[in-house]
Amino acid sequence: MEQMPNMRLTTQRQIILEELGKVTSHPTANEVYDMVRKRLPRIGLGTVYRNLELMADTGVILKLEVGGTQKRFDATVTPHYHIRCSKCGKVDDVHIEVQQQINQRAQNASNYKILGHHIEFSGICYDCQNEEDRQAAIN
Amino acid sequence: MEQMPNMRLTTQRQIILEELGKVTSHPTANEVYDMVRKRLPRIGLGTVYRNLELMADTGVILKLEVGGTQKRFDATVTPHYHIRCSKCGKVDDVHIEVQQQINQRAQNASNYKILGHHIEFSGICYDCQNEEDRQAAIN
DNA sequence: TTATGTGCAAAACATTTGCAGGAGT
DNA sequence: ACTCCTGCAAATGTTTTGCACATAA
Repeated sequence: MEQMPNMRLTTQRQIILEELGKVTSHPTANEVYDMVRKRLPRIGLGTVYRNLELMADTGVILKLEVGGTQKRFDATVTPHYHIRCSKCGKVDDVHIEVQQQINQRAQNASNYKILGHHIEFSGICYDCQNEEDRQAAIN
Repeated sequence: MEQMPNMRLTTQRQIILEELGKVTSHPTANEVYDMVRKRLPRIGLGTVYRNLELMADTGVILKLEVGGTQKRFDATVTPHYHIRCSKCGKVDDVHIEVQQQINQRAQNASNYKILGHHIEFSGICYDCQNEEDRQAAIN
C-alpha cells in the first residue's frame, strides 16, 4: 500500500485493501466489513470506515458518491464511469472513453477551478430486465 | 403542480414547491424545511421529506444524489449538469451542452437498458479560491 | 364522507468519534 | 518507548415511519 508519512502498515489496512481488490462490485463500507470480518473476526466497523476514508483521501482507492444511501468503494483508481441500476441499486463500471474535453468546457462555463468530473449513468441491469419481462408475462 | 391521480393539492405541497422554485442553491431537505417554516411554522420535517420525495418521483422536481452527506433538490427539471465545491460543498449548475451521444455509447458498452446520465464536476468555487489565496498570503 | 395528508415523536440507518488498551516502527 | 491505530460503544446526523387527528376532494 502506498503510504503517507506517519501512516502505519497494519494488518487491518492490508486486508481491507486486499478484499476490496478482489471484487468488482463496488461494495459499501458495511459490505467491506462483512468481507474483512471473515479473515479478521474482531475488526470493528469504525476501523473499516476510518481506513476506507483514509485510503480514499490518499488516492489508494476511490470513494464513489453515487445515488443511493450508502457510499461505495472501488479499488480501481484509473478514471472510469459507473452505472447504477434503478431497480436493484447495483453499480457497475461503464467502459467508454473518458470525456476529457468537458473539463475545459466546464472551466469556461463557470467560475470554479475544475478538478475533475464523474459520470453516473442510470438504467436497468440485465437481471432486472429479465425480472420485468417475467412479471409482464404473468400479468 | 402537475399531479398523479389520488395526489392532493395541499398548502404544504404548494409552498414547498414555491420556495424551492425561488432559489438556485440546490437546498437540502433541511434547508427547504427552514425556508418553508417561515411561512408555515408548524410544518413537520417529515412532511417536507415525504413531499420532496413524492415530487421527485413524479418528475415535478429533481433529487440530486451528488457527493456529500445530504440529498439536494432542484426545481429545474430540464437536463443539466452540476459542480460541487470540494472545499465548502456548495452545488451550482454548469451550463454546458448535454452530452446526448454518450447514452448510446454506454448502451453499447454495457448490458443495461440506459435511462439517462448525470455529470458531476468537482472543483473549487470562486469564494474558496479567494479564501485559499488569502491563506497563502498569510503563510 | 372518506381516503389521503399532516404533525409529532420515535425508529431506523449510515457514519463518526471518544477513549482505554494494543501494536507498528 | 513513542505514536499511531484498533475495538468497542456511544453519539451524531439524516431520513423514514407509526399513529391519531386534520383536510382536500
